[in-house]
Amino acid sequence: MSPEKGPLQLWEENQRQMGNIPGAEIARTLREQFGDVWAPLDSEGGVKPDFEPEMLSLRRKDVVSRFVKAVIQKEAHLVKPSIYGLSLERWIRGKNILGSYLISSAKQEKIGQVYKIAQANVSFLMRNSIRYLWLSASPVVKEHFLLPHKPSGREIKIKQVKKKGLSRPLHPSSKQPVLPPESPIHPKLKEALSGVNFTFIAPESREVLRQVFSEGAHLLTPPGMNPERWTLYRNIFGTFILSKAKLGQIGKIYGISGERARQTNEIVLEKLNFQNKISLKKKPQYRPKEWLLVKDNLGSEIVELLEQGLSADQIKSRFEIGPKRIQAVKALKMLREMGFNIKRVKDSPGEYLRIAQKLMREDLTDEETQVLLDQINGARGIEVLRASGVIISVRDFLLSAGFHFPLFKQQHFYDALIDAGIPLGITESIVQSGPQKGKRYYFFIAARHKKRAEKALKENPDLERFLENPVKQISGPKTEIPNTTKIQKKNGVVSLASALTEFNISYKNRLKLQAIKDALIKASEIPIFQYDTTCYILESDLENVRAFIKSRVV
DNA sequence: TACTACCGAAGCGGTCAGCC
DNA sequence: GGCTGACCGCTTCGGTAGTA
Repeated sequence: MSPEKGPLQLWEENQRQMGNIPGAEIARTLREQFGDVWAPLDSEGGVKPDFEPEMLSLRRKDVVSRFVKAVIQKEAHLVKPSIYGLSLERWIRGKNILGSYLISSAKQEKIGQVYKIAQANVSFLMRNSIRYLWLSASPVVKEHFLLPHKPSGREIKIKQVKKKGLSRPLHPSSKQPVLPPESPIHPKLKEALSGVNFTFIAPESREVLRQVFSEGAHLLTPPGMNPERWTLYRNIFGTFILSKAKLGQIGKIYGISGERARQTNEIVLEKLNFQNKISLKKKPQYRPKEWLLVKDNLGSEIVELLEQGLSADQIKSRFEIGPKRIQAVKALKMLREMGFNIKRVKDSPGEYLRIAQKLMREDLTDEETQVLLDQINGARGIEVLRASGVIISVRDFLLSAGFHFPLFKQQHFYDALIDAGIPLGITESIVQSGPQKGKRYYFFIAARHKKRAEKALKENPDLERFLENPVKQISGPKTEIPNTTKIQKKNGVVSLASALTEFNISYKNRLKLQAIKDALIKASEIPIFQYDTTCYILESDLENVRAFIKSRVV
C-alpha cells in the first residue's frame, strides 16, 4: 500500500476505474468522515473477547462502521470473496449500499429509493455485505472486533440469517446438549479413577488422536465451516470417543439422531484427515480394566459398603452367587490395590466391637468377662479382638511373661489359670486344607487380666520349672540363647545333626557324630546350644560349621 | 438372538440467489 | 414479493455385517 494513498482512496480510485461513481463517492466520504481505526478494548487494554461476526448487526452502526473502515484499510474489500452464486456486480452493489447507509443518516427505505430496491432488500444486501467483508478480513482485523455480546431474541433471529455455503446456521433441530444426570459415582472412587483413561476405542487409534489433540489441530475451524458448528461437531466426536455412550445415546445428548452423530464423527475425521487411519469402533477389550468399577456402578456400591464398616467377606456376601459375586470379588481386589482400606474379617465387626467395648470396662466381674469370652467364636473373632487389644492369646501371654514351655505342656497353664479363677476363653477353628488341616483350638484371656494372671502363674509352684530356659549354651562365644519356641519352630535355629547329613553323617553313625560334636565343642569357635539331649546351632552359623567340618574333620 | 455400527437412499425443512 | 431450484443439515428407513 502506498503511504501517499490510504485504503479509502485506493478504494475510491478502484470504484471509479470500474465506473461505479456512487461507490467512489462513498469511499471518499468514508475517508473524510472517519479517522484512525478504533478497536474496542477491555478495562485492561486488551482486546475484548467473545465476538461473533453475527453481532455486526446493522443496529450496531458504530461498530459496523469501524469494522468496514478497518477492512478497507487492509484492502480486503478489493477482492471479491469466493462465494457460490455471488456475482461481482451484486457484491459491489451490496458494498455501495452498505457504505451509503453507514455514512449517511438516511433510513434504509430512503437508500432503497436511491438504489431502486425495497427496504427489505437494502437490509438484506447490507447484512450480506458485512458478512462478505468479514470473510475477507484478516484475523488481526477480526480480532479487533471481538466484543462481549449477549444477543437478544431478535438478534439471534438475525444471527441465523446467513449465506449459503459460508457458515450456515445450526439446523433448527440442533438443540443444546442435554447431558445425562451426572453419574452417581462415589467421590472417593472418582478421585481414585482420575488417572484412568476411559476411552473406549482401540488403543492405537486413541494414541493417534491423543497426539493430534495435544497439538491442538482440532481447535482450528476448518475452512468454510461455521466455528459454532465445528465446536459442536468436535464436542460430539469427543463425547463419543471419551465415553461409553453409543451413537444413539450421543444423539440424544445433542438432540440429533444416532445416525447423524455417526455422520458427524465421519465429518470430523474427514476434516482432520483421518479417514481410514483410525477406527472408532468400541469393543469391550478396549475398555480399561477399571471399567469393572464403573460398570453398573459396582465400584461406588462397594465403596459405600466399605464406608459403613463392612469387611470384604461381608460385602462379597451382599452379591448373589454367580457372575455378580465374581465381579464383586474382582472389584474388591482392584480397590484394595488402588489403596482402599478393605478389612479381611468375616464376622460382623459391629458385634465384636460391642464385645470389645464391654471387655474394656474396669468394673466387669469375672463371670461377666467369661460370658463375653464365650461369645467369641472362630479364628476370625480372635483376630478382630486381638487386633483391638482387648484379649491376648495364652501362648503370647506366657511368652511375654517369660515362661518356657513345649507346646504339649501348655495344658498345665490352662489348668493353672482356671484354678486361679482367671476367665479363660476357648474357641475352635477348622482348617480346611494345608499342613494344619483339621481342628485347631485357641486359648485366650482378657488383656486387662494379664498382670493378674502372670502373678497367679508365677506364684504356682508347679509352674516354677517353666520359668527357667531349658535351652543352654554349651560352647562358643556368648550369644543370646534361643528359647524353646525358636527351637521348636526352627526359627533361625537348626539341629547340629541336620547340618551333618550333607556329609553322610547320620544318627546311624553315632560314634562319628559324637566325635564331631566333641570337636566343635572343644574348639568353641561356634555357639552351640543344647535342649534336652539335642545340640543346636544358629542358622547363621551353618556355613561356619560346614567349613569347620571340611577343614578339621572330614 | 439382540444389539450396534455402517451404508445408501430418500425425503423434509430451512436458507439463499436468481428470476419474473 | 412470490416462485423456483440448488444447497445444506438433518432424519428416517431398509438392509447388511459384526459382535457379545
